[in-house]
Amino acid sequence: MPQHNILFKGIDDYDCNRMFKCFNMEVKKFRAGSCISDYSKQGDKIGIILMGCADVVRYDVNGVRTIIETLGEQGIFGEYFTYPSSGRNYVEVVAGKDCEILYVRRSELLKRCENACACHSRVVENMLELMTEKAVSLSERVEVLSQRTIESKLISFLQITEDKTAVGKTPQIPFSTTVLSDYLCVNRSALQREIAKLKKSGVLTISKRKFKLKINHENEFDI
Amino acid sequence: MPQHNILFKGIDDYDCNRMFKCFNMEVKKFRAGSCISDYSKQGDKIGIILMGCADVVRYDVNGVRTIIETLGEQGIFGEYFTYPSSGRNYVEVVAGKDCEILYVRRSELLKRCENACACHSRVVENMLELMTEKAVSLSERVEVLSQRTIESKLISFLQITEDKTAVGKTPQIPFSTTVLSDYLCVNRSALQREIAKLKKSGVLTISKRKFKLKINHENEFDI
DNA sequence: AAAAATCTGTTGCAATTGCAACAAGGAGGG
DNA sequence: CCCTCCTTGTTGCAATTGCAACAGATTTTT
Repeated sequence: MPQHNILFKGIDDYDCNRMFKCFNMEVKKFRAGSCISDYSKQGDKIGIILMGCADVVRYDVNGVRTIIETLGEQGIFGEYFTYPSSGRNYVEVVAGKDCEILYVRRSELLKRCENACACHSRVVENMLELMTEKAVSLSERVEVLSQRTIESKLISFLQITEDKTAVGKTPQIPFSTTVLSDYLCVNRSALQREIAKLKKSGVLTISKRKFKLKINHENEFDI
Repeated sequence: MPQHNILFKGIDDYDCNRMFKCFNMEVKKFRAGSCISDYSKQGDKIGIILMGCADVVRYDVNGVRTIIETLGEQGIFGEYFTYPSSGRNYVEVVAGKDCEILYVRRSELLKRCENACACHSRVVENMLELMTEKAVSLSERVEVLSQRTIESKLISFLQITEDKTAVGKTPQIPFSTTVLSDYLCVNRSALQREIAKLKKSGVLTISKRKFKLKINHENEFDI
């Protein structure tokens, strides 16, 4: 039932089906690793991840890969957001696991429906929630990338990851080190070197992908 | 009339006044250079810039300044978005020009009004538009910061600036070089060096803050 | 179980970037 | 007009980061 999705939260079956058609939505399935969208002729189409996860990835002319964004369930993407892939680089969205994606045009969502049904405004509310989540996760991205050194990029990322971990659970890096370097936008072996340093100095403990941070609380602002 | 603002677009005066109270909104004015908000006890309060502009700025323990975000009219900010200033750094929003700010709590905007008035859903629509703009501008920010070298950060920033410039007008850097370095998250003199290189190689022409880019179109992907 | 592919971890060397210091060029105020 | 403050522009040197290459570990495929 693709109609039961995050965008239709709080709306009953009848209205869901009606709006699914009214908005010209479509749901598509993708295998892990396949390309959900290359940002060439998408226009104002917005993708919403109903199931699975995906990465927004950029390749530059030298083949350097950058993970611009990671999207989980309820993540949204589209050419409208991501800066258009210029001639100098190529952007695509790649499924991390098997995916189910809901596509809808931005213009459809915003059109003033002649019926002015209550459920339409509920859809807009839901969309606002998704968009807010996107803004928050992009802000986190900026927080990490705005750090000046590999060490602080890494620590910043690990702290955010820690904060998101449910209490009682051990925080876990969601990437391989190789992919992490593409996410932090730094060279892999330089990242490896920094990890080794932090381990040696006792700040960081890692086994597999599970980790623990011991932050030095000297030199802090008073809160 | 603080009631006539971007959040109330498409809503008549009577309803504006009603909702302004109903949502517990407030409008405050600030002088250029003053601090609009330090992210300490803001909770879920959202600020919307009605007039003026502002920067979201972070200072780390060493006093290094980073411009996390620049906000123009219709820009929104709040602790909810920006990653909380940890003990290791201090985040504040500083007015660039004299400002008029509308404050409203997120929880107020999302509450289901017993009156279920049509104008409420229009406010949500307007908020979605503002939030989408924020997501877009954060995406641009990620585009710039995800570049691996100072040169590509700079070029990426200049291209985006060019794209936003109205046809016929000469693109213009909205910062001093010093501030630009805080925005690109790089050392000032290193940035200066890169600018000099680009000038010398003929790629970049600058006089004052007006500039022109001549991009080398070899080695590009086919589009 | 063997082979292939991918990821981890290290290192020497090169390139880039940061830092500090200083000279020179405005902008604004008394 | 002179003084002060701030920004621009430059440079030598130090620190960080990127690159390439390789060995070993781990995972996936056949």
